[in-house]
Amino acid sequence: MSDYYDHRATEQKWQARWEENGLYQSDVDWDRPKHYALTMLPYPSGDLHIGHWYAMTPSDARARYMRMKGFNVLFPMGFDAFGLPAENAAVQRNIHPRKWTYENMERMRDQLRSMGTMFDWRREAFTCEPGFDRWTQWFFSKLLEADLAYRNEAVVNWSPTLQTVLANEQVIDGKDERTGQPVVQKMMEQWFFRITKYADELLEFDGIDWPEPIKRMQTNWIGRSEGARIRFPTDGGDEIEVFTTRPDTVFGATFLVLAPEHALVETLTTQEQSEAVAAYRIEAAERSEIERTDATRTKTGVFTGGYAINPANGEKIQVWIADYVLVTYGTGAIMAVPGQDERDWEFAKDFGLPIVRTVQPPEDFEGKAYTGEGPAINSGFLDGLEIVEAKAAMAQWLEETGNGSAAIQYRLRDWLISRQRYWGSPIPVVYREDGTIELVPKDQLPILLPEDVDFKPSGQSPLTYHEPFFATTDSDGNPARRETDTMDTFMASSWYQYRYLSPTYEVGPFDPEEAAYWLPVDTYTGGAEHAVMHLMYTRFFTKAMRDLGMFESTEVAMRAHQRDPAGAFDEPMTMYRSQGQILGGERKGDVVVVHGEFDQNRVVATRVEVVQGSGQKDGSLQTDVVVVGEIVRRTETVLQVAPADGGGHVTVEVPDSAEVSIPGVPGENDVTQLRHHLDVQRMSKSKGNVVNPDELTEAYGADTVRTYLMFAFEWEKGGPWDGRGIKGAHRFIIDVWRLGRLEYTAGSVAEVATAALRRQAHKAIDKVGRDLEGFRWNTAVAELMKLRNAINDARSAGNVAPQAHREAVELLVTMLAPIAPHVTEEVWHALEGQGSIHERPWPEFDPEIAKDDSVTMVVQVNGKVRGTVEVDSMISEEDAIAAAMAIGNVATHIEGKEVRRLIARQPKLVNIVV
RNA sequence: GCGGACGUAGCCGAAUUGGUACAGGCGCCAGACUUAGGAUCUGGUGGGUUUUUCCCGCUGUGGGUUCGAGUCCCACCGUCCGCACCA
Repeated sequence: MSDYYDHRATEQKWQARWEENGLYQSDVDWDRPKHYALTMLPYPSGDLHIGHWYAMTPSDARARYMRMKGFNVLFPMGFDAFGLPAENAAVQRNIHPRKWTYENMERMRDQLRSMGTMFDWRREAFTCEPGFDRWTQWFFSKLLEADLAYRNEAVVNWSPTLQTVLANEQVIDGKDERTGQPVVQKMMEQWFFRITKYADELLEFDGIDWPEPIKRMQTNWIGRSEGARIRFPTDGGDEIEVFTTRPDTVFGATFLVLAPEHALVETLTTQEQSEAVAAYRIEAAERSEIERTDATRTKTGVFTGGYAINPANGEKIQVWIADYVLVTYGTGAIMAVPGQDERDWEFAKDFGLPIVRTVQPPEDFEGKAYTGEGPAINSGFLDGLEIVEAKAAMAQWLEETGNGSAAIQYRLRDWLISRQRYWGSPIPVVYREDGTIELVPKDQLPILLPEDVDFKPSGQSPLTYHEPFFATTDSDGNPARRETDTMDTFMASSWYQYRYLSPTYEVGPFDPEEAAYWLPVDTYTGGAEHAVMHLMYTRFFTKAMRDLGMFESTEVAMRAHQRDPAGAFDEPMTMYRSQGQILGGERKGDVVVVHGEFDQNRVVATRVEVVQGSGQKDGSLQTDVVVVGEIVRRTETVLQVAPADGGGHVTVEVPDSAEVSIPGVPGENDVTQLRHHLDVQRMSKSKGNVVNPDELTEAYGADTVRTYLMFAFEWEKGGPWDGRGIKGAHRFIIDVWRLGRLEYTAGSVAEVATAALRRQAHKAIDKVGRDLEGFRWNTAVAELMKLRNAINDARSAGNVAPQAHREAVELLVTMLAPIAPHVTEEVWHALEGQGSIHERPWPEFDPEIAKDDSVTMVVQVNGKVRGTVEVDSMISEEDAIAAAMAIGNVATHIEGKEVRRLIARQPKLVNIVV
C-alpha cells in the first residue's frame, strides 16, 4: 500500500469512468426539479487560462452541489467560435480560421476535461458550426421582419487597426476595448438592432438575482433622462430641435449650439461665416474620439452667422457649432443656458456670449453656473417657481403652444451588429439591382462561408473580393449582390443558452420540449467585463424572442406538464454571479533610483523613483544617487534592491516621509502606491507572470488547483496570485485521501470527545451548505479544513468512537465532493466501494447534534474582557450574573467600586459597568 | 469631474442582529525525523511581563453615537471598478 497519492492516475481513472458511465448526462425528467447551470462559453483562443478555471470551478461545484440537493442538473459547455483572432492567425500564419479554431477547440476540450468538470458533452454547441449558425442567421431574419433590425447611415466607431466598425459597447475611452487602439468616427451605412426599443424594460431588474454593480452599470449605460424637446424657429424657416433636462431654464437659453455634423449647419451658415464653419467642421472630423471627449480641453466653436428665436421670450439668439455637442446624443443640438450649465458658462465666457440667470442662487454664491435648487427668476410666467414646478409648468406650456413636448432621452444607442470581417456569421440579405434589400429565404440558410479565400494582410474581409460568394441572384432570378459584412460575435452568444438544450435540433433553434423543462438558466457565472455587452445583449435577445412568439410552443409544452410559463421568458438568466480577476503575483524587475542615506546596513530613502525600461544607468541621475537597481523582494516598506553595478543586495527602507515617484501614477505618490504598483499586475506574457493551469494540474492535480482557487480568494473579488499558497490546498487534498485509507483504532473512547467531533461535523454541514448557496467558497473550504483538523486531532488522541470517526470522514468527503470531485470519489470507493459520491444526497443537518451544550461566556468590566466562563447555553440572567461575579479576576476589577449597570446578554456576554 | 465598492496580521483572508477581532491557509521561528530538506510531523507566531486564561495595544486617519464599534454616523486619506462635455 503506497503512501503516495498519485493524483494523475487517480484523476484520469475517474474522468474516464465517469464518462463511460455517462454520470453527467442529464435528460428531461419532469418528476424531478431542474437546475440549469451555465458558465460563459469561452472563446477558443488556444489554451485554457487560469481565469477560465477560476470562473468555471464554482459553476461546476455549484452544479454538483445542486445535484446532491436533488436537482436534475443541466451543465453544458461550448465555444464562442467566431471571432477576430482566428483571422489574425490566418493572416499571420497562413492557417485557415476554421482549422485554427477547430484545433483550439480540440485542445481546450481536453483541458476542460482535465478540470474534472461535469459538463454534458452531448449538449456541446459551438457557434461557427453550420447547424448553429443557421439559426443565428434565422434570428437575424426574424428580427428584420419584426423591424427590430434595420440598415441605416449613422456616425459609427471605425477601428483602423481592426478594419471594421464596432459597437458603442466595445469602445472605451475612444479606444477599442480589446486592442486599446484608437477608434475614429465615421459616417457609414450599417446594420443595427433596435435594442433601444427595450431600454425601459432593460432597466427593470425585478425578479432577477444579479450583483448590484452589474445592474448599476447597465442602468448607467442605458442612461435614461427625462426632460423636453423644444423647437427653436430659425430665419430660414427651419426649426432646430433640442433636448434638455432643464426645460425650466428656457428663458436663460441665450444661444444654440449644434454638433458640427448637424444636418442644418449648411443651411444656417451665412456667406461670411462659411469659410470658418467649413474649416471647423473639417478640423472636428479629423479630431480623434479621445481628443473630442476630453472634458478638460478648452472648448472650441464657430458662429454660423445664423439666428434662431427663443420661443419663450421671442429673443433672437445666435446659432453656433461646437464639438462639445455630440451628434449622436439627443437631437445633436442644445440650447445653451450658461447661467445654469457649467459647460455653457465656459463657452459663453470664452466667446463673449450673453449670460442670464434664471434660477436665483443663494446670496453667498460666488461661482459661475448655478446648478442648485432655487426659485426661477427672469423667466416670465415661471418666476418664483422651484425647479420641479417650473419644469412641469414649462412642459405644459410647450405642449399648449406647440413649441415642444416632454420627452425621455436615452444614452443607449442601437446595437451596431455588422462587422467588415470574414470569420463571422453572414448577414442573410442580398442587394437587388434596384437598390432594395431582400432577405435570403429561410430554407436556404445557413449561408456558408467560402473556404477557398485569400487572406491578404490588407485587413479587408476576403468576402468583399470573393466573387463566387457575393455574386448571387434575387428571388426574381436577377443578378444581386450578397451582403459581405458578417455579424458581431455577440449575436451568437446572445442565444447560445437555447442551442445547448438541443444542439442537433433541425426544426427550430431549440426543442420546445427541452426548453419547457430546462428554461430559464438558474445559475450563470462569468466575468463582469461583459456587464454592458453580452449580458445586456442577451437580455434584449430573450425579450425580443418572447415578443416575437418564439417561446409559444415552449409555453404549450410547459402547460402540458402543469408548469406555469408566466414570466419564464422575461429574462434569460435568473441568477448571475461574476468572478473577480486573478492578477499576476509579486513581480521582480522594476528598476528604481533611490536617493537616501546609509543607516548602518541599510538605506533609508528620501526619494524613490521607479524608472521604466531596463536598468541602464542614466548619467543625469548620478549626482546624489545612492542605489540604482532591480527590486528582488519587498515587504511593507522595505525593498531589497540588487544594484545595477553588481554587489550584494541592498535593503532600502521607505519611510512615510520619502518622496515617491511612479510613472503613470499622477500626483504625489506614497509608499502604499509604490507597493501597489509593484505587486498587483495583470497577467501578461511580457511581464512573465502568467499562471499556467496545465502545469499546476500536472504538479498538484485538478482537485488541488480547484480547491486552491476557491480557497485563496474572495471569489467575486479576485486578487494577486500567490504560487506558494497552493501547498496548503495540496496538503489538504492528500490528507483527505489518507483519511480514507487509514484504519482507525480507538483507544479509550470519551463520550465528550465523540460528541465534539460529531458537533464539528454537523456544524460544517450547516456552514458549508450556506456558503455554497452564497458563493462563499473560501469560507466553505476553510470550514472543511477545520473538520479535517478535528478528525486528525481525534485520530491522534484515539478517543472518539469509530462510528463517529467514520461519519466525520464520510461527511468530509461528501461535502468536499463538489469542489474536489476526484479525490472524494476515490475515498468514497475506499469506504463504500459502490456507486458514485456524486450521486449521493447532500448530508442532512441535525441541529441537535450541532448544538453546543455549553457556551464560553465573556465577562467584561467597563467593556474590557476580564474573564470567561463556561456556562450552560440555557442559563438564566441571574445565574449568568452570578457566574460572572464569581470570577476572581472580575472581582478584583470591581472591588471597591460601585456597580452602576449590568448588561447581561446571556449566554454569550455579561458587561459590568462600574 | 460624477457614481459605486473597498481598506483587518508579513501575505491571501474570517468575523449572523453592534457583543472574546484575526477562523482557515500561506509565510516565518523553534523542535522532531533525516545523508539532506524546498518532504513530513509537533509547537509557536501583536507587545510587555513576575512565563501567567496577568496587563496593555490593535481593524487606513481623525472625530461622534453606545455599557460595548471592524460593523452605525460625520470628515479626511488611499485603492479598485464603471462612466466621463450625454445637454
